[in-house]
Amino acid sequence: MKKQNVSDAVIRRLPRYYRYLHDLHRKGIVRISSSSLGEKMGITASQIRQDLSCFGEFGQQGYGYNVEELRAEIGHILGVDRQHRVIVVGAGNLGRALINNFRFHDSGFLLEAAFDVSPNLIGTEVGGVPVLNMTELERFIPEHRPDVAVLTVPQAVAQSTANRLIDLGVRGFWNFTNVELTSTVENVRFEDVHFADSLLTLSYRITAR
Amino acid sequence: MKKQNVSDAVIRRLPRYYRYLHDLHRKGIVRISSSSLGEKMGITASQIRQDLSCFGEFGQQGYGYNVEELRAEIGHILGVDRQHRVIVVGAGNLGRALINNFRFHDSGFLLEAAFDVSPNLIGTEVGGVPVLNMTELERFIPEHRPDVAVLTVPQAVAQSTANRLIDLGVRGFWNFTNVELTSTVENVRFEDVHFADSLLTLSYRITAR
DNA sequence: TAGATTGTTAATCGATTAACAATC
DNA sequence: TAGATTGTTAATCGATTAACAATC
Repeated sequence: MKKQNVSDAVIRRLPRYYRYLHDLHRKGIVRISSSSLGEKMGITASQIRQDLSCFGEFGQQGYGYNVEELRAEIGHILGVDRQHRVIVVGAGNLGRALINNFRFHDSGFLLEAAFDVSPNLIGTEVGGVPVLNMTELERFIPEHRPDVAVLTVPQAVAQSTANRLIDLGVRGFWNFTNVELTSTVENVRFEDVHFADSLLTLSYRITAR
Repeated sequence: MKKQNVSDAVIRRLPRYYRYLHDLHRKGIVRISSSSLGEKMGITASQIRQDLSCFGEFGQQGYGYNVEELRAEIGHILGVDRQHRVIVVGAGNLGRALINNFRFHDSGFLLEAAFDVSPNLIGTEVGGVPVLNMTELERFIPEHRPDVAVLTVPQAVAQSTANRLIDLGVRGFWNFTNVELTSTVENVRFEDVHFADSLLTLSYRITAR
């Protein structure tokens, strides 16, 4: 690790590098140069080398990069080898769809439990994950110390639920509520998935003018 | 409409402006200045004025902006008043979760039908939307001319399904497959929702180093 | 060794912020 | 009218691209 302040633009490109390197590795490709990777990804070789230089020196002059080695390095930078623990808070349609479909493990996350208020759901299992009563949060979190909460609760309780989780020690939020959350507590991180914003940018681009 | 080339950075901020103005309007606020809006949103007044100037002149010196008027203008720029038609292709967990939870109407979209290959799903309704056989696409699309397809099919058939829809005339794709789609056909637009990329950026930011 | 390709420094480009005349 | 705030031009900042010495 080299740089202190890596820009958000660089960070947001890392997962894409990780994905491409993963695919190349699966295809059995052993080495790649920044120029051929750039061609595949539709970006410049300069950008790739500049981005990587934020974190260290991973290549070799005259050779390029070892695909599996670079994939592992970027995975390490992203923290996929940390076995972060995650819980799903709100086991409605969206929460259950994520549990059933999203491969948390592939991103290095260990999904430990889901929480809901609905008596119909409490006590059941979704995709092998137990759904617990929301009232259990106060017991569960100090015991299991999850790193991230997937927030899939109704908008009306989004901020109050986040506050409750922050008080209990959760610092990472994967926020699907479409509410912009805030906190004054240090080191709390919100990653928002704003479906509506995403669809509206598509709407803009297909709108004839 | 003024500018030809509005940068992606500006376009991606528009939905957020739209959201904030919507909230202000709901709260009964009639006028707002760029500086007080900027303060609320955590951005500079300059940026707001610069962004808006890409599309026209919506304010008044000494007064600021009429909230409802500006909201409507940005809505128009984004195309929410176009009643774009949308179909969901792939009615698995994620497709059904979107149909049940996502307010397509609030973004100006009219959800017309869902499609799947599963006999268990074909013929049923999800959230008031009929689930049709994928084989019906060839009949349905020329007839209803949907503007956007929500792509929630398995990764293995993502590109081939996209190609099929493009051949039938679909030009907008809200892509949840985590596969990067391509097309040589003009005016085809892909808006990717990369869950894994999003979670990995969160992983990066909570990883102690 | 010769060719290829890195990591890094310098140049360019674009986006954000500041300043201010115009004017409601 | 005086104060406030716009739209726009200029200045600054940061990110991307180009160039190249170092070296495998």
